[in-house]
Amino acid sequence: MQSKHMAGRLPEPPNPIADDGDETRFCGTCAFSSACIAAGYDKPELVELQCLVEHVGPFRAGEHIFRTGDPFRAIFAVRGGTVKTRMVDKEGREQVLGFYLPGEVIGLNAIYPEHFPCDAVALDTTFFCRFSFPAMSALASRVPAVQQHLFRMLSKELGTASLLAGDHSADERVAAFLMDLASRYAARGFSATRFHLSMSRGDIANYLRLAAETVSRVFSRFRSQKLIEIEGRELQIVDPKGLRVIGQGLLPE
Amino acid sequence: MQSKHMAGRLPEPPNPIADDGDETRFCGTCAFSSACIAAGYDKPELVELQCLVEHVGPFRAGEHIFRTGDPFRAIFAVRGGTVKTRMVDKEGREQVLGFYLPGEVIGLNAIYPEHFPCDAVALDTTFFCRFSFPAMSALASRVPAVQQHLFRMLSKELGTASLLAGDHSADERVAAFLMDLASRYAARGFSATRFHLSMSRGDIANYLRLAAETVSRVFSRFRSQKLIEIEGRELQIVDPKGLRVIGQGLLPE
DNA sequence: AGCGGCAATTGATCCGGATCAAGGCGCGCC
DNA sequence: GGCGCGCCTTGATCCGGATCAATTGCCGCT
Repeated sequence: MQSKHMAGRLPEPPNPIADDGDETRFCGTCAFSSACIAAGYDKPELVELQCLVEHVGPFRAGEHIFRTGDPFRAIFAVRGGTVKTRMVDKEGREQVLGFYLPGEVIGLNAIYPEHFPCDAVALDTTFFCRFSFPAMSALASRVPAVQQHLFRMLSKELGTASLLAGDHSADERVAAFLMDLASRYAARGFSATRFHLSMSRGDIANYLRLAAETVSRVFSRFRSQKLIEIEGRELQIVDPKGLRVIGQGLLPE
Repeated sequence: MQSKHMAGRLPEPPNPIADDGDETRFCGTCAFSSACIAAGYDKPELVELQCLVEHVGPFRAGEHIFRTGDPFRAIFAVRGGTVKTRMVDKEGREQVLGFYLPGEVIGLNAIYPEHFPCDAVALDTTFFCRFSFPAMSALASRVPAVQQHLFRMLSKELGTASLLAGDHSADERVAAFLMDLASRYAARGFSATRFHLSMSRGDIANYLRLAAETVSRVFSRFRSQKLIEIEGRELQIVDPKGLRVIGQGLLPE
């Protein structure tokens, strides 16, 4: 049945990868933007921020940015592409901790243990800004804006961590997941109603603590209810209000 | 059957409330100890840390330390007693986010939103050290040890947040919960094998995303398997190895 | 084109834990 | 003391989602 849709597939969704060639445009979407830019390039202290940033990548889908146990030396801001973080227990079972979009930061949970407590795996072609953490925290001592930024990012991640904790139905989880992705894309200037799911159904299911089959079924049901349009990994949110109602209780307010 | 045990109830477990009258003993167990003490009282910068600390309490069981929406002005280190943090959604359903023992810190997740995103409720009689956050972060700019402490506490909490996320059986959750409590008591110098559960079965169940009946059943099963001894809220861990095996996959390593 | 592997979908069955229900126990209060 | 009210425990039933299983489509490979 789906083969008939080939010609009529959803017309090119915007590519959610920040333009690597346009420095300021990316930086406007980055978690560090207010430290890097808004605070002003002219302030002499911030020259150091430029110095301690290192552009790394590309990583191809499946490649590791860091691995569990690697010594912690830096945090990474996603410049382009999508990353998942995961833990693998000794029985080999994977546990997806989160997905990170352009402008978001990975590695903050390694500060305390001083080693990365999880893997970071590229889901597609990814690029990063690498911030040496010793240099960053030294800078934070001299520039309150940088320190405040770090505190806020850490605290923000504390809030999102408890989002998927509740005991909620599969429908609630999936709806909240989609609306969360939408708002994060919107926050970075991408479309909130049409985007590409870089992660597999299995990854989504694992992240939401569901079976892959359940995620598939919920997607099918949401489609038949005209809440979404989905084909493969191309998603369009048809009824954001409806999804928000379903996902409320998991979503902020 | 239990009434017969009244005379033979577990002999007085140590009271897990830091001695409020013994300043240095408590501080040795506190999350800020290395900033407050180890770094040395003699350093002039640290005099400020003494100044910005304010002792508050007591709060009685059921009283709020802060409420959702309160403006964020300070973080609190538990000096004595136990606290739960929780969110209440608009349908009135409670969601327990965590329990905090003497020496642990609450309020870190309010830095980013600048308002407390949850309630903090005393489970028994509690006392706190209140740290004004503006003063604290100003101090952090000048004293690297304080800054590092804040980073580490935030990062540490990020790690524990993902602990209860996995899809694990009721047995695994309960075993991991007990062993986590045990190690946290041990880290503060209390007995790791015998302590009082300040929270109700309902709170434990809510925190672990189980029904209260399930928690009760698991406790009963663990007792019949000689893993624990429990009577009301007095707990003794009889077979830590066994519990650890059950809870592994949720516990660090 | 033909093959093989992986992701996704869909159907059928099963099970762990939620829910409903019924006491027991402890404690504060009149 | 006697009563009422939470908290806890234990039993019976039910249901959402996991698991098992089969099919299809896509894509890379030769």
